[in-house]
Amino acid sequence: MESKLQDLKSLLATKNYKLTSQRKLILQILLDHQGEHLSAEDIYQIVKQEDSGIGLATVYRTLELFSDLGIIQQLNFDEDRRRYELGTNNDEHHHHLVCEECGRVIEFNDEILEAFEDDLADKHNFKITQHRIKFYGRCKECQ
Amino acid sequence: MESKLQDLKSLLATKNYKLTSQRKLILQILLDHQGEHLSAEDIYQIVKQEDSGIGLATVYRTLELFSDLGIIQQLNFDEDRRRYELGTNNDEHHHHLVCEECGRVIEFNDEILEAFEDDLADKHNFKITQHRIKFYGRCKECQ
DNA sequence: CTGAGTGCAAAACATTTGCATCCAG
DNA sequence: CTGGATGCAAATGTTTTGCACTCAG
Repeated sequence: MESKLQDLKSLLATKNYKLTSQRKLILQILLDHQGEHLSAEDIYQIVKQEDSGIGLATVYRTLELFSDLGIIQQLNFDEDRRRYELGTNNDEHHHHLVCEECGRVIEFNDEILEAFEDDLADKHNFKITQHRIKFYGRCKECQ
Repeated sequence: MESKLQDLKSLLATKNYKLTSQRKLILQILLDHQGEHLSAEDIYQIVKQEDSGIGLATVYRTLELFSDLGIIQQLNFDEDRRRYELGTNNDEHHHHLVCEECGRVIEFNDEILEAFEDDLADKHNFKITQHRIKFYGRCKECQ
């Protein structure tokens, strides 16, 4: 997916940011691990194997940057740490089933909530830009 | 609302836990601040005014305990800290609109998602025990 | 060249834990 | 009395920051 890299390059250019090797590498790792929900530490461990001279702080700063640019999203599974995933290119929302037993996270899509969302926005005069839904329970294995 | 205190007392008794003055005080503060979403630090500040000899660690331990007992719920607004609120007595779910600009949190109820939830549970063979929904956007004031 | 980006170590926070002391039942 | 509960300080774990050095544009 060479396009993602080009996207990043352009995005960075518009803000006078630079496309460094570290940023390229972290983007690549995110691409290689789509569907997983990596923490900064996870990424740091992977990154170290390929380029030992990279700092954890840079991982954090890069994830922060990518998040600001909108190419990744921060996830929060009520753990002690943040996780990250590549944003969905389109508007296809996807959300999570979180197993309270083993912590497994299952993804699902929805297209049902639009009406509900519109209604809600009206009622509270609130301009909704995104939503995040999590269902908690027991997964197949843990029941 | 004397009943809440009695509830707590009974709950504690069944597990051989004790009803200490600190636990009473923290329950009272939670009752006095319904609808707000207090952090441990918030509670600690309030608690200190009324009983200067109480430790932050006790606040955390008490909130943890209350959470286990199910009388409060932990909230996570993608901040750096946890917040807490008294659980809804009945099954009435309530969720949040989070303003991305000012951080304001607006509550709303829903009874719409049941069907969606059932369907989802079926499809993924996932036993859902609760759900958490957050919508993000701009509130009335910040638009 | 030059300012943005990086690595490293130190700092900053929220939360947890060890331990001696205290007190509810 | 006695084990659960507390206060304090120290420890932990994640994320952030200061600063001198590096490198992409």
